[in-house]
Amino acid sequence: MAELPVQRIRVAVEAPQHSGLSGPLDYLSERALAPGSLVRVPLGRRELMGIVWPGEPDGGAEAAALRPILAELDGLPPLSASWCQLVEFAASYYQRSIGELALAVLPPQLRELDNTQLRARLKKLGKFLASPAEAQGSAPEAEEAPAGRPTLSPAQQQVLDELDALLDAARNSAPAPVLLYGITGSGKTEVYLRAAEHALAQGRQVLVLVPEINLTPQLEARFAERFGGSAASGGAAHRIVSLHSALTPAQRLRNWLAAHLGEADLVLGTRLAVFASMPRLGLIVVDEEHDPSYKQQDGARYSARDLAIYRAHQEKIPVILGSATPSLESWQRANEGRYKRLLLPGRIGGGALPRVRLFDMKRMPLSKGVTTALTTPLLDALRLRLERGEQSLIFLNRRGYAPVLHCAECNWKSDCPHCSAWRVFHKGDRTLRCHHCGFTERVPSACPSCGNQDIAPLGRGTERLEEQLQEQLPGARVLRIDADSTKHKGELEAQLAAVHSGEVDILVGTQMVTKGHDFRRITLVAAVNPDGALFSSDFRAPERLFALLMQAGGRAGRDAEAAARSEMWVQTWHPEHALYQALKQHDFEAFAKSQLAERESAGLPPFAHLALLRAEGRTVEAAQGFLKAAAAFAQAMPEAQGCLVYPAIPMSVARVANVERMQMLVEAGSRGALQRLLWHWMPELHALKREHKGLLRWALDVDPLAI
DNA sequence: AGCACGCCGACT
DNA sequence: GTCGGCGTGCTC
Repeated sequence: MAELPVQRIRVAVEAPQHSGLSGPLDYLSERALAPGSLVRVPLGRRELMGIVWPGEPDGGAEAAALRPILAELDGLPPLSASWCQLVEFAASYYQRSIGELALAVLPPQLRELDNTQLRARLKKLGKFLASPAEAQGSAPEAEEAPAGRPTLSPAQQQVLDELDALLDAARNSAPAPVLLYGITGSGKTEVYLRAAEHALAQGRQVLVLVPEINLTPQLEARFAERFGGSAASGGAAHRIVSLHSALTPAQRLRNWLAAHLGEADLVLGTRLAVFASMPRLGLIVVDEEHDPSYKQQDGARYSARDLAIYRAHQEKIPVILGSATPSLESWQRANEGRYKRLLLPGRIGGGALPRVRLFDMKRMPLSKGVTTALTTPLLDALRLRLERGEQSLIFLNRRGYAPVLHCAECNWKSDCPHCSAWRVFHKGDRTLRCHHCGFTERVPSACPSCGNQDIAPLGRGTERLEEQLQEQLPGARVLRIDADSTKHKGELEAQLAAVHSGEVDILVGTQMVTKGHDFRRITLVAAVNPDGALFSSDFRAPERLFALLMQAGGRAGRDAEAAARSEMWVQTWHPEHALYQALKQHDFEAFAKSQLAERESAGLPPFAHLALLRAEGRTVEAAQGFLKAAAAFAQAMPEAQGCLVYPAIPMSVARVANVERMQMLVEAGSRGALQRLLWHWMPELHALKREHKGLLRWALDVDPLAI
């Protein structure tokens, strides 16, 4: 037998960008290995999982220095070339190493397996797949009996026809991304379902992305009901799996394997699912595409929505972005004709949107002893709902009892010793809690500074609002839902069930309650203090506020019969503000137009492209010194032509857990210009870190959401 | 990132 | 005497 030459194999291993091992590494193997295969390789004294990466070995290292591949995980089909391409694109776009990103988006448990363990998992998966779909718990049971396929509204039919036409026209090229624009209750989900049916009927897999899985149980239930194998689905049962971080490691691996092996037809998941390996992928749906949680906020800061668009383009498959309040990025691309905008006007069943009423706080009589949040007209409106047996939702985006405790005598305030932020007063457990670093103390009975007994809460959070409602409306059943009331497993579900079953008259909550849930009996939604976002230094704050208020308003009047008398109240000191005026008319388009005009004249996204360099140091000087050196270097780079580096500024909460945080914005006219700058800048940033001793860490955020 | 090596301060 | 602090350097 002829001796086979030992060959170089390119392997992506989990080594971060700044380790000097930026690209895939070369190893030796006696046999050829298919790109996308999982292998175990030595790295230093460690032994890691790696992925045989497509492309030529770079030959950078001396052949004599190469080490052999230890083992191949041979029970799995290799990851596809297009999966590798997606990862490679994401790594380069968000400035991370290929291996770091590739391994980070695989199920954590897969990294630990050897061939024996893998075979055991696959065997278990086989059993799981053989069991009836209903018993798998991969999706919640539908609440109502399966209703089969509802008749499409003319608008839905038209949207689907246009979708068909789009796919026909695309043929061998990538169809344009579809922006499905329709208000809450307009029937977007049914469009997703029909599009999914279409793809499944052609033997393809479907990927559905949702912002947060526990906030969208209804969407999950709709898919499970339609495709989960019940008689009503009318055809072959399809396998649905979910992928999100709340799964146990074993479930996550199992579901990932089911997708990778092509056994799962539908994958429903959060942003991490955009990297699911799906060999037969035929459709991607991104629900609530504007939602900020599609942007990963640490590690590789990728946007799952943007990557979904890339992936669909690369695989030449349709992608549907759905929203009642699209991101201005997507809206602008639709304006430019790069996305196909499809509209679902009105609500299914002709239900009206709640009437929006703006209450000018400047004209409100201030009644003694009652804080201004619960105005007399609002209390009257709540009483009216109580009499009618209807529910109300009060939205206040601030948890806790009061954002700060204050001593009238010496002006002491409940600041956090470790952060530049106030500690929030939580009355329920009598604590002062820092929402940034978690530092918690029992609330003092007297002022810690001067001993004065008379320390008072300033401002209000959901806890206080709940208490005041109970005082003002004795007998009303008030329930608060926020991160504090739902921190234990199952509490959110239990509280939502209480609302659905009518055990609650008034629901108080943070933005948590504005997402996803259909509350059939709510006829009044009130935002008591939303003005903060109007004057935020973050240019995206108005966009988020508008989406939040539209979404909150959408909670009311889902029941057509109640819709006519449903109202959304906004208590504001600025009723004349364009945002509220647009909200009053339910006019997203007018809002988007005015915002886009502002963005264009200010040179902000989507008309410019941003990256944010953040630095954390023991001292302000350390963080600032690093950013200043980085800026000086960038300004001298020829590749920075046409890019603007802004001065470093402290982050809005400048100090967290005794770490000083600064940030610096980089603006470019095009993606290409920004990428060029970043590619030449990054190596220097790694080098600079060594020179700035007090610098703890730095991070680059490409296309940052919040600035 | 891990994980070594390496060179200085307070403990059984 | 050594245990351990984290600075510096390396990994195909």
